Amino acid sequence: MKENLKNKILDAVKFFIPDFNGDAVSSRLVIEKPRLAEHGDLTTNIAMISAKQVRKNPRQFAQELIEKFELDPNYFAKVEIAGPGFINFWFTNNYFYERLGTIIKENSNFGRLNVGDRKKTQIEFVSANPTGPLTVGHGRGAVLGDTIANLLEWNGYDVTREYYFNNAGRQMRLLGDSVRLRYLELTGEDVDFPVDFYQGEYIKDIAQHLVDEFGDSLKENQDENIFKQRAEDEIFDDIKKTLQRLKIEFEVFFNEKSLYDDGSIDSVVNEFRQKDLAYDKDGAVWFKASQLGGETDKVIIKSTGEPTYRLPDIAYHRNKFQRGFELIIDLLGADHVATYPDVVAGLKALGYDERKVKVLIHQFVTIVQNGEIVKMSTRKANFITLDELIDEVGADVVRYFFIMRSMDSHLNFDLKLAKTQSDENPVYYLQYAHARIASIIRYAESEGVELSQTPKFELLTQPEEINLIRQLEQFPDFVESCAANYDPHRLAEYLHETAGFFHKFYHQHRVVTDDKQTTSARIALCLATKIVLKNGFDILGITAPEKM
RNA sequence: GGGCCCGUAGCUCAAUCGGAUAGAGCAUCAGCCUUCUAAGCUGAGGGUUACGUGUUCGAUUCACGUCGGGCCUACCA
Repeated sequence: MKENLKNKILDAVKFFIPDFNGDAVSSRLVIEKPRLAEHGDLTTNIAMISAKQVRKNPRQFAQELIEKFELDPNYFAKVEIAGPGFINFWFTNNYFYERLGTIIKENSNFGRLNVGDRKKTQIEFVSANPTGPLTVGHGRGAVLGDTIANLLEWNGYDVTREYYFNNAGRQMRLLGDSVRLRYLELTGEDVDFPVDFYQGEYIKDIAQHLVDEFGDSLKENQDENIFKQRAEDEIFDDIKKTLQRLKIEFEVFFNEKSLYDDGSIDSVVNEFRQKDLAYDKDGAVWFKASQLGGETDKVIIKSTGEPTYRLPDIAYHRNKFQRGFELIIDLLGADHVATYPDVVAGLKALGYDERKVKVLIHQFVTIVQNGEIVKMSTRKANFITLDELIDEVGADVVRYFFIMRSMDSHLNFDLKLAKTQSDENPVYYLQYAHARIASIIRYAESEGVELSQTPKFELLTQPEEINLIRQLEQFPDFVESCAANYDPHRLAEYLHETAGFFHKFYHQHRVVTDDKQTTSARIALCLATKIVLKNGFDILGITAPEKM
């Protein structure tokens, strides 16, 4: 409908400005739902942005434009000029009734779109190394990433969720050593546990498992790998379990090590050398980032012979391109902001279209406990694990909490509030609307209400009814724009509003009455609301309870 | 020093990539259940959108500056 209207508007404008380029002003041309209902169902600023070109005042030009519009009276009830020159449009009820029918007909597919055109898309998120349980901070990335993936799937993208990890390197060695020391401790040795080792209780648990299985027979074992491997296995297992509790599943776990094994790392360095983008200095290999817009050149291989993180990151991203992904999304925490410019520069240097890489940065989660900010570190083990959080408030609340805010904003997570007031969490407001509808439908069935195949929608004329339909009808618009902007929080907000419109309708009007026709129409409206809520919950990854 | 993000009601956050009267939740106060779920609804109070300048029909939004907070700024990942 919006597209249709846009074309009609552009046609009208072209009558006055023949060379008017819709694309050139598309950034300024807005057709949208006004904030206030009294300003209609759709509004456009076309008269204001183009008035200068025709040397007319906006209101007058708006009037002339309106006279050129050829609007279908079946769908448009009224057009009005308002304020400085807005043109406001009102839909007919008939339009809303048609949309209501569409919602019910499309059911669980209502809101699914094809704008992605099956484009091969990869989204990488979480990507925490297996050195400890996932923290609340990881949780934000996990939930955002999965929800964005869901949104893209609803838009018709072919999405692969991927988790990148590194099980080599210093941190992992430290992890293995930490387990070994705890193991020795448990087998009766006198151990001085260094402060910079992993302090968490989970290290002791892993050590205990080794004691249970092997007794003290590993004491003399010189193969330190046993401890590291065991730690990695157990921790990864836990991470996957935690993610599963949030209904997050990755299609691919990508091990950084494979990039060394298959020669990808070397080949990147060689290509850089060939293109004269790498050079040796002080025993290290440097990447000429400064030549590609970076601030300074960066080390890619240390003088010890070990690559820095940049090199495998570049190789990994090249691998993504080689696998044929056309849209590559990286969701990173704010602590990684500095890393991606080098990666992007590297890819560009290798001849890839860096515009296909979309880097999303989410800000940190600050944990507030007893009014104080808790500094978190995996090694110091003073973090709140994601698992503990799920234990406290449940998976639905965790998911909703992490998507209800823009990823640009720093998230303050007040633990006390989350625990003691979880019953007042906004997610219940949404779910309650769904459960309430389910209950009404159960009641209707128990009363023997027969649902008409062709409800008389035209009986829905009350403001609360029309407002609700108007809201429901826009669901696909939100699915599309939230995906286009990688911005799931607005969908959460939309659903919150939708629940509100339903609650208002419910309080004003009885659904099941003696009037069979009206009952049938209102049940249909309830069903449509339930469909939109359910589809929205699916995208957000929260459950749609039939009872609460 | 430089880069990124943020600053909006007592608190936590919105405001559909420049729109019309800046909105929700929590907290406070006052109302609404013998009828389909009161985890709900209705109403009240609460704001110089950190501050200043600029851009224009129009600024919470954009540009520049100041102040304040977070993160980054490794031959750590």
